[in-house]
Amino acid sequence: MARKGGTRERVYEYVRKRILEGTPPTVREVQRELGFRAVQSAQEHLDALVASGRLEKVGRVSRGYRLPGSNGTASFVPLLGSVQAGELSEAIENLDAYVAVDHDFGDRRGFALRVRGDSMIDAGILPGDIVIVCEQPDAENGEVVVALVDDEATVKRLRVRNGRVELHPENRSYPVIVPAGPLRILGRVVEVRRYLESDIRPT
Amino acid sequence: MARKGGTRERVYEYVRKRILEGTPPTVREVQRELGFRAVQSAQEHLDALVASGRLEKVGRVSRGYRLPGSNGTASFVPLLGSVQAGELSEAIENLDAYVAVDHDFGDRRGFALRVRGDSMIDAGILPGDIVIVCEQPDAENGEVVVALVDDEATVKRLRVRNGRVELHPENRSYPVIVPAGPLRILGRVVEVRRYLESDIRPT
DNA sequence: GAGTATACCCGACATATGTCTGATTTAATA
DNA sequence: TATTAAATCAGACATATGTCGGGTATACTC
Repeated sequence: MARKGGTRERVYEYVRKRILEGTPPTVREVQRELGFRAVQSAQEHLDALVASGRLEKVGRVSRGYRLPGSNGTASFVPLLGSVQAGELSEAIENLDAYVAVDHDFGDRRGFALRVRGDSMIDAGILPGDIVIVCEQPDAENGEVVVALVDDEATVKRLRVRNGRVELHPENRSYPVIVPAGPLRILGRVVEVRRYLESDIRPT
Repeated sequence: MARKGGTRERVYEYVRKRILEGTPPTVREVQRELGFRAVQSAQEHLDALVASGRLEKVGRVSRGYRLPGSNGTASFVPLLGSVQAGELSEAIENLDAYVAVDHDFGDRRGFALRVRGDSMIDAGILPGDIVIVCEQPDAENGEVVVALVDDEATVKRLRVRNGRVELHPENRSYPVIVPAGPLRILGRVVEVRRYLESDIRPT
């Protein structure tokens, strides 16, 4: 294999590795890692990486280097085992299970929900799967949503037919749900996850 | 003892929030956030939280507070669009798409792979899904693996029958693969993901 | 009341850390 | 050769930061 790139590249690799590990390095840690005898050498490489857009930094604070873009800035959303009626914010309180997501929800909040039942199995959503949900009060036709049906959160595909909102399961064994009154939508499913090993599954 | 809404709890909430955002706070940042007039007040709360096991800290370094356990320490694994023959490590080089995972792979490395084809559709793995893989050279009977078949990476369920290794698709339209020679296993699938929106999908 | 524990405060020290000014080396170029 | 730009080094400064010793007030226990 060809020899690894120059010093600039090694600085970038090290900083990225540290950021990914959760602790961005200080300037002097970069200096020591790369074997520089002057702080300034590390500083200039970092400045150059920031100038070229490969790194970002926040003000004059320690360990202030980040990876640009939405990537690299992982956030966590609370995992709800099940959502009964009532306020969603109450269900989110006092949770200590979180799952990492690598995109943000803009102004809205996000949460995760464990799927019960096999009503969406034809859409590749199996019992026990975890859906990442963007909290919002309405949704478009065809989107997979989390809605409150009989005081319990359920995952279904939303269809608008003849001006009426319907919740379609993706399993021929289940009937289409036509809400009598107004439908309470908790959010829109943006991601589906399945953990195949018990020891890495969130509690 | 610790009453709900107490100062101790507010300190914990703030520190956790900051850690999840990627930048653990300094002692003085905690002080300012909570309105303490003395650094020591924040320090003592932090010490207490560490003593009770709700926080962890690394040495005398700045921003050294962590959330205990594997949870909270998100890492990133490289996303491979496809894996052809040859060394996996080469395919991992020069990737700038990463996905966040909230568990670690121990001594092993992890990577992500975009699934092609619908051969695992009955296992709820659809075309375009992303599998998180723990890199390892072998696997147990019944595990979903990534293996090299005809110089291309493929996702199948591994079965051992009569002492012979077989790769089983989960789709009746596809035949069982019985490797002629030794089977090259790239890793074991530990997680399946599906992004339902194009704008949050990793490149 | 004496003792004790908790929570908060004050002031301080040694080191860590971001940043700056200027010099030296190195390599490519006119 | 002289010039120029990049990379590295040297030394320093102001502030940030972890840590420490000791103080005050309140509540509770004996």
